[in-house]
Amino acid sequence: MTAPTPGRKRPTISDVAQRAGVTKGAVSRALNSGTGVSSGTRERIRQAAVELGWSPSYAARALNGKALGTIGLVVRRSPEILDFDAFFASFLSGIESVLSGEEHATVIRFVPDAQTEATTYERLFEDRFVDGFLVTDLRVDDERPAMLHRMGAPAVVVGAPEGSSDFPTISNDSREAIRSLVHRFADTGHRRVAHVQGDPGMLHALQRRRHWEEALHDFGLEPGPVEYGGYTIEGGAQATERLLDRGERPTAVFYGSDLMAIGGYSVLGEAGLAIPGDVAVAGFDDITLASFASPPLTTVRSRHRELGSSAARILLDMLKGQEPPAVTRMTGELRLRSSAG
Amino acid sequence: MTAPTPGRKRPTISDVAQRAGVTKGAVSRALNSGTGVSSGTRERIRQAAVELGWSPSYAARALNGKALGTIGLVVRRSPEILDFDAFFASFLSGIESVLSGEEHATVIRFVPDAQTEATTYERLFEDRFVDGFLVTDLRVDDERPAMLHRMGAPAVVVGAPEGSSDFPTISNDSREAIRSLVHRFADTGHRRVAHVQGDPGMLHALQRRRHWEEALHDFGLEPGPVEYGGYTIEGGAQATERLLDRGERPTAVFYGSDLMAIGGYSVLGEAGLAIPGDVAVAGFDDITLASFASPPLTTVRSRHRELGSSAARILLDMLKGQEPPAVTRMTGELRLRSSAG
DNA sequence: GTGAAAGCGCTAACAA
DNA sequence: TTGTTAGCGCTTTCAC
Repeated sequence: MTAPTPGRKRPTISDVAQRAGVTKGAVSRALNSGTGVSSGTRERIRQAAVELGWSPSYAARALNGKALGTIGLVVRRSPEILDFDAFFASFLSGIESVLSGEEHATVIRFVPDAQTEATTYERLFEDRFVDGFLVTDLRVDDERPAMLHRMGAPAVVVGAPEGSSDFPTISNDSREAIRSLVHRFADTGHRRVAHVQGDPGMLHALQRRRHWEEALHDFGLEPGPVEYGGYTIEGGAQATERLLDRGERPTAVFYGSDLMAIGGYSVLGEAGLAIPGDVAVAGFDDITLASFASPPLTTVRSRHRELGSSAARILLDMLKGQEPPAVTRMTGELRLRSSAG
Repeated sequence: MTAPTPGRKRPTISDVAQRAGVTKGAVSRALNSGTGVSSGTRERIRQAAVELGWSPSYAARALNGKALGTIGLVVRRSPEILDFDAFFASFLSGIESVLSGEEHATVIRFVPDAQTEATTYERLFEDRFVDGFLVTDLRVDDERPAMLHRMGAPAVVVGAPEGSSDFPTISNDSREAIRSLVHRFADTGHRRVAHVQGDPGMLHALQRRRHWEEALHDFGLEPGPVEYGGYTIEGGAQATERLLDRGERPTAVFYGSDLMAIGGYSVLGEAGLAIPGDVAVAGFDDITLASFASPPLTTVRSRHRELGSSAARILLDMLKGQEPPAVTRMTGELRLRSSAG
């Protein structure tokens, strides 16, 4: 490694001021509010800034309590989910698609526990390292909305029940789609419909389960057995094994994610059970794999990317001072494929 | 929305100093280098800092040219790839798995063009918004390594040819795996092996093609036709159509990514061609879908997550002042499945 | 409309 | 070992 060149220092506001023949204060005013300077000097200052290739210092701005153009995403989960789970990569993709056009950056931090999570939000915001947050992956009794509200941090909450916090919410509502699915099950003679839930502490997992229960109830059916599958392929496989070990075998299973359903496929196959002949199967997410699986997997399509882009869009608007919509509703959609005729 | 509480201001170094009965300077020394203060006062200062719940201001630190504990990832691609491409989400997952244990955050920025890319790297670093970069997705004649070196920015380059820059490099070497694949093709009687390349401007795409060419040469075969598929399912499908429209049909196709191979599957199927009977197919990446496709897809497994974690690990070590290994070699691995007997 | 000056929270050189 | 001081680059109040 050869030694790097030290690099000429980049121009500061003082350089611009000097070149334009004014003081720092004038430059700051001209380039920010635009008021308090005559249009002539303002133009001269702008010109000087361009010639010098000046751009403001994030750090100095932050020290004065200004926004930096960054939004924070704090995730209390294993970083592996970026790789395995359908949600995060797509969600992030949606966020970035909005930010990339806006000169904004995303600050991402994966944290191991609730304590670190709380202090991370605090430091990130109180120091103006980020201007606001996108809050997702809500847990039961999640304290983040209240905490962020206390801090005065702008935020958009994704996937929370409507009206549950003081922040704008993007709701990911799959009630109808799940109802259609269960309707289908009921119509085709299923009486024992099981559910594999993702994670007992996660709100989205709970919501899917609730919708499944409600729909069964509406069609006069008892809820079948429930197992937890942790949203992974292996978890889905194990949950399916437990399901088969129980007394009466279910004739249909609604998995809380496609990945878990795929895990279920292999266990059902090994047990010599045909899909959908012996057991009908449905998933949630509609990942690419779903339509390629054999048999193609019936699932509830959820618009992860749109969730991300809407959330980002709304947060950005809030930061610009616009009044955000209290609720933005996103609805899931049933994709009937041969795994659940 | 009720008005948020303004929130008590958080403690500064002066508060700590006052409480410990010393000056700001002493606090700074005690909490950073640890030298220049007696162990007694140091302890008293630490104590005061804890009691006050003090934590340093990122902004003030950055203004003094200190490291913040952030690493930058600037990506000149459509944010959609996070959703569709196999690489990025996994790579990011690897990075986060290292950073989450180290109190570091990732700053991500997707940029549309080379110009924005360059200024983004500059501003991010010169303002000490990030301490260093992970450089990936190298293009032919990529100027980023030289530029970052000029700026004096610490960086780790992923997927560049060894010795091509002054930075530590993680090489993702699939030469042997691709050679084994071509060997297999040659052994099973294939004489006309086509290639669907991802993107002509990307170094990794070029490398895969080179390895394919070299291997064919070594086994006494001429390189078959090459089409570009842009690393997407649709692109792979279209490239396959063009391949079939040409004169002599290839008996085997090596796709530069699994996604493109899956796109090829559908076109071959529609053309009434059996896999591998009429056309043998192989991909690259080993995404989850590969083993679930029908027939299961032969592919070259590439360790995306490990690429990310190694790169992050090395960059963090550099930031701590350790001398990094010049090259870390990661090798691909052939996964033979029935699409290419 | 413009300049001067104070200060954001911190680091580091210099004195004492 | 400690305190004092001068900035880092910018915003913002206050005179003029």
